[in-house]
Amino acid sequence: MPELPEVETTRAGIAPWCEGRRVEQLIVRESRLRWLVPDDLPQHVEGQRIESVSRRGKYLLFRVGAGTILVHLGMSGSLRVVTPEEPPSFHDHVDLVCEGGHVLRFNDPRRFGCWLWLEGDVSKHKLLRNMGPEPLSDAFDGALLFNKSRGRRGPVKNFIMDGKIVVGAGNIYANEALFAAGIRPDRAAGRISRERYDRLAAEIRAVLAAAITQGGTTLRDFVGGDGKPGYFRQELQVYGRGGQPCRRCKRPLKEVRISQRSTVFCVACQR
DNA sequence: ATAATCACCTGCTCGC
DNA sequence: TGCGAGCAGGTGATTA
Repeated sequence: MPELPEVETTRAGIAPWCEGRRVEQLIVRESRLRWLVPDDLPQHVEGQRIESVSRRGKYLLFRVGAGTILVHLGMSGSLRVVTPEEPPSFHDHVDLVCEGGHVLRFNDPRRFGCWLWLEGDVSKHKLLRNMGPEPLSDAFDGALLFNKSRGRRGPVKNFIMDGKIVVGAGNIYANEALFAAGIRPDRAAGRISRERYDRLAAEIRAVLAAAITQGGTTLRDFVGGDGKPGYFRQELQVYGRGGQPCRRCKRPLKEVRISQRSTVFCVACQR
């Protein structure tokens, strides 16, 4: 479900309710997520203060006690703030009960998300150490995309969705950024010019930033930390619009499948 | 090293 | 109305 803008929306929505507070209790109702929630997670965090809530790519990091809780929302996860009186419902797998009367509640029907306990240098952890730069940081630009793409023959869409190259662009925003940059998603990554990569990097940055401003994209069930949906859906130019007229040239958008992922583009506007 | 596919899981929509 | 097929916002592991 969530790409970078949805995770960032979640982070911003929950941080004011838990940063600086103590963890009263960690309740795990279903530990069978993508990886088993470690049995000792509650004992590591209960009674400890949440120092910060940050994000790396699509991972959320809760600095607490002697380590870090690493949370991923997977495809269908959401994390929101509820009151302790609100009874848990179906697929509410984890509660992080904070002092002060608020609960972070993790819901994830498909259970592709995770809750892991990390100690030591988080950036050296297996899941984080090979990640590319944050798309909204100075480390990300057209030069990086150009340099890393030389010799690559796979589609540029896969290339920009590869977290080792740059984090945060999932299927929705990869489609959108390629449309904005006027680049066909099936073009070989290694055969795109430096100038076009400058444009693409700028468009990836712009579409993610705009989506964050709108609170993310809600397709069916995404809600931010405040339980509200995102409003970027109405801004989508191509994703989910196969067969419908291109908003720029009015020709019908083409929908194809690249590496099993739905891919929508305009054959006239994207080359 | 790169590229494609598989796997994990539930829920929803579609066509018959 | 029921049922199987296919698809969904991610990504690590496996296979060529």
